[in-house]
Amino acid sequence: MGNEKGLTPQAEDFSAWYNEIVQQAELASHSAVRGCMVIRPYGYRIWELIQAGLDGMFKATGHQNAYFPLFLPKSALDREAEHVEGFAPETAIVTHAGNSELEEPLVVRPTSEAIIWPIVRDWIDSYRDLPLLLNQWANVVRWELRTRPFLRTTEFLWQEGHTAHATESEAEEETRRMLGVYRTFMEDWMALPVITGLKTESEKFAGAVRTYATEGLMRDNRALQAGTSHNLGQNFARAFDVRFQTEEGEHDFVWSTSWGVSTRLIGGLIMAHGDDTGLVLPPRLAPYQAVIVPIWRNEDQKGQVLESAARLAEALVGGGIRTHLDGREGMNPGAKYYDWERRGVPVRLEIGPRDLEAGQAMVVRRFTPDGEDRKRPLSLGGITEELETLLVRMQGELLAEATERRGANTTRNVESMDTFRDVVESVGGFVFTGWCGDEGCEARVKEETKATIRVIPDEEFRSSDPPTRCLCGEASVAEVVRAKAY
RNA sequence: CGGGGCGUGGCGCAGUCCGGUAGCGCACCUGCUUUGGGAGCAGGGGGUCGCCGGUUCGAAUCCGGCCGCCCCGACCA
Repeated sequence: MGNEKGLTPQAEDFSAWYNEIVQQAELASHSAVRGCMVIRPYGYRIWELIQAGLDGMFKATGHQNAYFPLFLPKSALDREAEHVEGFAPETAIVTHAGNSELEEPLVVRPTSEAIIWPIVRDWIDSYRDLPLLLNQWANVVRWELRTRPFLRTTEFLWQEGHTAHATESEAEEETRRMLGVYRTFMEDWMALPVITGLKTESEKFAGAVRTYATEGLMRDNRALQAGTSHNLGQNFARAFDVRFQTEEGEHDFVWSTSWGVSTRLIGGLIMAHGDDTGLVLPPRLAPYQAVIVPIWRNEDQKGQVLESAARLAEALVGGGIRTHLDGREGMNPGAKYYDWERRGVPVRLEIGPRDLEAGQAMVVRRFTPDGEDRKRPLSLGGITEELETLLVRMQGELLAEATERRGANTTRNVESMDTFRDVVESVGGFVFTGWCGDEGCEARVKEETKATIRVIPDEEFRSSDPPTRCLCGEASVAEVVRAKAY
């Protein structure tokens, strides 16, 4: 703890800052079981808003929600060789029901490919049944050795899309489409700019042909893989015998994809925007977009102020602004200011006797672009519209700020190992380098610097004049983004 | 899973070395006075000291085992 009332500054100890903010903003707490966390109401509300935003986008792209079971027979997981190998070390296995041993152990899903495909194969007969576009909101369990709230927990909540297509190109198109959906969500809702691109073989999903990811930059200049989208080719279709009859009457295995984002996004939100005062939430994902703090000096004023504040709250809620009236007694306004700032509420409305007389409320923003006033009065007439505009603007400003920070912490055209090491150890951030394409080289650089290849970036992120050499001195076959990551 | 640190009211900690009725700050409850950037005074409530076992007349304190958390490494969304 930095001091009695504040947080440990980020610059002093980012991990400590993160843990304190999770606790003090009442996002989550630990449970009795190692690596598991309780998502508290304020944190869960953020997840609900994330869900609502993404779910709308999934539906708009033709996907339907379903729910598949938590357990799968161990034999099912074992059917796709790479998949088993990837997940075996981190699966939780149920062997008993009460006192009797089960005939076949059950695996608690670490992901649902091996549950879904044996079932869905019966839903698919012909090309007319394709594409099959499914999504499920679920919990999964991965027995991680090292856990952190939201970023990596033993059990976590996520969304997993699973689709089947008639052709390879359709599957690839779907994989890319959903990567784009994630990117849009991250930028427009989370105000988190991300680099999209392809994972290297060693970093891809176990069982995938290709894995794409979105990578965001946190305020400690480490990267966070925020979402992944996999082109599974026909790997799972072969493993689970999912065939369909083509237009020409032939039989073929379906081409499938899967894609997911998890409660890790909340960790990303915290680390992308939070400051030494506390959480900073983008308006679109803030449980409360505006909090009203009433101020009074005597009983008479208290009645009037509270009444006006309640009317104001009602008007704002009616206008679609998530609003909370903080009527707690025995707490000074100042204490409330700190409280809501720590929780990242975008806008605070102060309303007191002086404001009532002037027919206004003081509007105080959680963050502003440099040099702009945080605080100004707004007339109560038309305040809903003003706030709507303000929240939209703040959403944009937060993204702009994060994008600028990413730019300032991105280094391009690094060609030598010495320079690379220097950059990683001093600035950190995203480092664009060449890559020879060799996995051994990738592993050695990781070993030496702890920085990994995050993605082979999509075209729009590539340098206009990319490096011609890998860090090892060999000719580069692809420009890559490297960073220390969570 | 290896190395290090730590578990004492909701949170942060002292007490543990040297065994003897469990304490402090914040938070909480009641009352009064306050309230435009973390209020004051008075009174009050709450902890089988992570868990299990052992030693002892007596254990937060000593011994053994286990569990959890944090940091650093090997694996991962």
